[in-house]
Amino acid sequence: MGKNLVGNHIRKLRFNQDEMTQLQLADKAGVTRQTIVALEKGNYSPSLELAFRIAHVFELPLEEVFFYGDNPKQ
Amino acid sequence: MGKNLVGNHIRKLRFNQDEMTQLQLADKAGVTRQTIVALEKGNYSPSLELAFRIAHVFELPLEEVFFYGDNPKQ
DNA sequence: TATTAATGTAAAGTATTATTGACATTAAGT
DNA sequence: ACTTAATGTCAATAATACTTTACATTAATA
Repeated sequence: MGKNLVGNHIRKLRFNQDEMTQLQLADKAGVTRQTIVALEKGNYSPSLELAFRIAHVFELPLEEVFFYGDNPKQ
Repeated sequence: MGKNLVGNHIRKLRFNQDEMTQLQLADKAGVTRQTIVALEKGNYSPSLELAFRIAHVFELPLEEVFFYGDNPKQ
């Protein structure tokens, strides 16, 4: 569906929260490290299901991890 | 990624809010009617991007339209 | 009863997301 | 210098989301 309009704070959260590595996050979210890399780079937006799982790893509401457009919640 | 673990309140919201038809919602969200049908039926979960767009049509936070697992927010 | 709008269903094709495997780079520690 | 952990990247494939087209059913209304 065209270019990616969804942004995220994954990288920031990995460091802020727990010093979690890409691999640790990938494991907890049930995906491969490559998927985390691609998401951090903004290559594409995840499925809704994966977005929920990642938000759950960070124990945050989905919309504090992912945002639509170029207006992160803050 | 296996079976669909994401649920939604799309059908309910279409009626509660505006008596919006599947086609109207589809147009506003920028997808085809078949996509709305499939989502209402729970055939699959949308991309995160589409989830944001649908939530935006209803003027609701994403997590009031979509939920993970079988625990809708209420 | 003919028409129209809304909905359901199905199959084939395209686009996007995610995996797998492999190799390169950087920084830290021994 | 060597090793190891973390990250970046690339290409091929698999899996899933979405489109397109087409036809069926139901309910409302002229």
